[in-house]
Amino acid sequence: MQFVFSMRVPVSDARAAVTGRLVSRGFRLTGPRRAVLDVLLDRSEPLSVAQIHARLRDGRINLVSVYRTVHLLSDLGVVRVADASTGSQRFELSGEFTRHHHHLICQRCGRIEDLEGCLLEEALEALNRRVRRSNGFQVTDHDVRLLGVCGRCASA
Amino acid sequence: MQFVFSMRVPVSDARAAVTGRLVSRGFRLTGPRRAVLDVLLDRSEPLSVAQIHARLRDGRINLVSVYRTVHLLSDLGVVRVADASTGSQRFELSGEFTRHHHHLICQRCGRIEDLEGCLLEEALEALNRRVRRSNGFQVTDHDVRLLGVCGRCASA
DNA sequence: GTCTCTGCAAAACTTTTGCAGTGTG
DNA sequence: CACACTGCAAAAGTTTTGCAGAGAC
Repeated sequence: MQFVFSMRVPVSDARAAVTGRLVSRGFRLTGPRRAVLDVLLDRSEPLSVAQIHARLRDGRINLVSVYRTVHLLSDLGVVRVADASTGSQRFELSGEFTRHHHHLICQRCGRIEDLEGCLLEEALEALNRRVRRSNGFQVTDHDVRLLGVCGRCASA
Repeated sequence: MQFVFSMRVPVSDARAAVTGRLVSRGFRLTGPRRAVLDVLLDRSEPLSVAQIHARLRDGRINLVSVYRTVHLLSDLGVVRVADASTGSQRFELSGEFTRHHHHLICQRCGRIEDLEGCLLEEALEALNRRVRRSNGFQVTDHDVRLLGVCGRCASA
């Protein structure tokens, strides 16, 4: 495999793909895991564990279970750590399971916007080939962060 | 200003540029600040506060002072939060003060390699223009993270 | 000499671990 | 009904805050 673009899962099937991967590796599909996954599938913007927990409908789910679930999903390649400008780690679906997007991070207010679409495909593929040859590093996903000042802060 | 490439400070002058910015804004150039800056200038790879602290020659400098210094440098735009896959925030010089590079992050062992040079300049500049028009977001820096498996882990 | 900055101590917050009971497959 | 998984409690790790004394300008 050269790069993930070609094998990205259609977003509508992401839920089935994730649960399939979970089950096929011998893990169980439980209530807490389903709930955390629903939150991650709903909003693609990076969320901290506390934010995920706050969005769970079922208030009986423990924060620790959210930690355990995101780590499991991370091991399975479903989730990646996106950004931690604010002191806590933030998680989001990996490139394989979400629409392609990048992040706009405002250095003043800390807000993260998703930027849909990508003008970097060809350039990134060339870069991946180079990295593989010269560093022996096999790229499976990427994350582009554009840092700056958002419109709201610029006009304030 | 369209993008930072044109106004990047030559790496050899980075130290003078940073101290100049500090002083011109009324902050003092103290021993701990100088020491933290030296560590950040020496290695461009992202470092946690604990890692920076461990590399300080002067053992009398308190961990808290390192926290305060990286936050000050962050407010001044000298330093940015790079990655936090490992639970603690990691800091590095912002694009303005370092040689251009991206990050290779191994998802298995967590190691971060710097990748010098860039094949993405033109594509990124086009992207910045688009973001400014459509999102009102003014890009001042960027960070490209390539996630995958490093050579060492692949052969293990 | 003034006022910023530092170290120390402690609080607040985030993440990990242990264990007994619950619930999925 | 076995075994993976969860909740609760507590420990470990990271970041922030308060205050009195040290040091830059």
